[in-house]
Amino acid sequence: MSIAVKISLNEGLYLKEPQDSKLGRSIMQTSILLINEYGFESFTFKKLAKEIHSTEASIYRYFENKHLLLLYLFNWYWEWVNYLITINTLNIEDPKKKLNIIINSILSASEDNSSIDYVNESILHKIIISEGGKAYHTKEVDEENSKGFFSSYKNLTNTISQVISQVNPSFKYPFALSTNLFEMSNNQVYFAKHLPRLTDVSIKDDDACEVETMLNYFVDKLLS
Amino acid sequence: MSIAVKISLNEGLYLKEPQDSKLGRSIMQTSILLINEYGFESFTFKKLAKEIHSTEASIYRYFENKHLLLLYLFNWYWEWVNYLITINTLNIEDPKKKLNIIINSILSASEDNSSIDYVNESILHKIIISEGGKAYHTKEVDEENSKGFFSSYKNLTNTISQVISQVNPSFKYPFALSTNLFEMSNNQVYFAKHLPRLTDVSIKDDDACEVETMLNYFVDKLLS
DNA sequence: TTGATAATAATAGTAATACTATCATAAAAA
DNA sequence: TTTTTATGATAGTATTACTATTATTATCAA
Repeated sequence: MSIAVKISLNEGLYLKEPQDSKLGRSIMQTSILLINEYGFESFTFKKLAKEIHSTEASIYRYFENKHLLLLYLFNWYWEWVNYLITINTLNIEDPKKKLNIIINSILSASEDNSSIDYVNESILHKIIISEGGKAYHTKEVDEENSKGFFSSYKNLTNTISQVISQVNPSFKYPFALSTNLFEMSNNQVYFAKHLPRLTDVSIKDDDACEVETMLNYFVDKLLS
Repeated sequence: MSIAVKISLNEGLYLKEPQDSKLGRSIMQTSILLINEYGFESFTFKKLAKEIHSTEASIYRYFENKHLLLLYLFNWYWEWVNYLITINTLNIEDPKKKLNIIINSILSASEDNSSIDYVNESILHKIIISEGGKAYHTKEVDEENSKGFFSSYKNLTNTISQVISQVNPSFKYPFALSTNLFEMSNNQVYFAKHLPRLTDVSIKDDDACEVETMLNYFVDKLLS
């Protein structure tokens, strides 16, 4: 017996639900590996097709283009982190404690202990970090936003901002702090790895504990 | 009589100094307009060549590819903000006051009162905001970093972090706060414009005063 | 078991992109 | 005036981002 977790995403993101077929899951699984390997710009449906022994045309039946595939993966990640936060903060009363757990979840969404075998959460997290804001830094952002393509990010932000408001109900910027926690976390990890002069923290063996300490310090100060 | 300001950038960024020729300045000026108009992904050297009544080949004599052109513009912007900060904080003693000025300079680098007529700083600032971290979120970041292609960003970060340390010498994260101020500033302006549910601030008529108030509040709290 | 339907593969083709190469010409510097 | 340098004009290539067509399987219902 097992309990299956399936993450449902906005239907406009795909032409055909990839999670419901072998080929679709294979597209998800392998695109994560290839985007991580080549970087998003050099990743192509042709390379992906070759790797999974399928064809470009078949992949295009699932995703309109590679940007929407990336957006799908980002949404999947945002939902996943939201889910992680939810289960990790179950039965925790103290909102400060909750916020610590949230920060930890954001940083170590890497640990892939999940039952979803076609998504390597650890590598997906690396993509989120290294591809930065490419999900929404496009000319089509307003159009895509109106279709609800960022609702998972908004949900995640919402979850975090609620806890922030529990910690300090008079704090004026719960949403800005939520998004900043998330973006800053990814950014500082990226800087520590690639542009260390831009930060004060360092990362050894993929362990982001210094970033975690820093983020906890920031929220403590800001919400006191 | 006039005092000319010329911003010198890392020589590896270009094949031929664009600021030294009419065509080069025209490439800078018009690429800023076109990247803003089309977005970086849809911007091409072909479109640029057509617009300036030149040829692709001629543009390639100045920049190896469009990514390096973007990186050149980012570096130009980083230097420009650093310069703005320097002149705006001249003769200011109080480090807290200095930090307020820095935040204002980061946000309103838009005001193009400069003597450099081939760069529309206001539109360049829009590009920095809307193209997010595309300057450094690439597969080549380490290689480019080793060539010094991000030194202007490091200088800017350095300038800001020194003032942060003046405000509070025991603050542990002056660099992280510097980069975060800069990135958060751009990000929150972008969110306010395109994904307003992700922030608490709003922008009316390109006036980012709410973002400014927020950033000042953040640094005050963090450095107290 | 058949026959219909849907999913995928195989193959080909197109317009645009991101370049590179060559040669001619104009402008500037020696 | 010669020589160098900058730019323009033109052409060409490999790759990308698709679309279209037809063939082949796999699935599922009668």
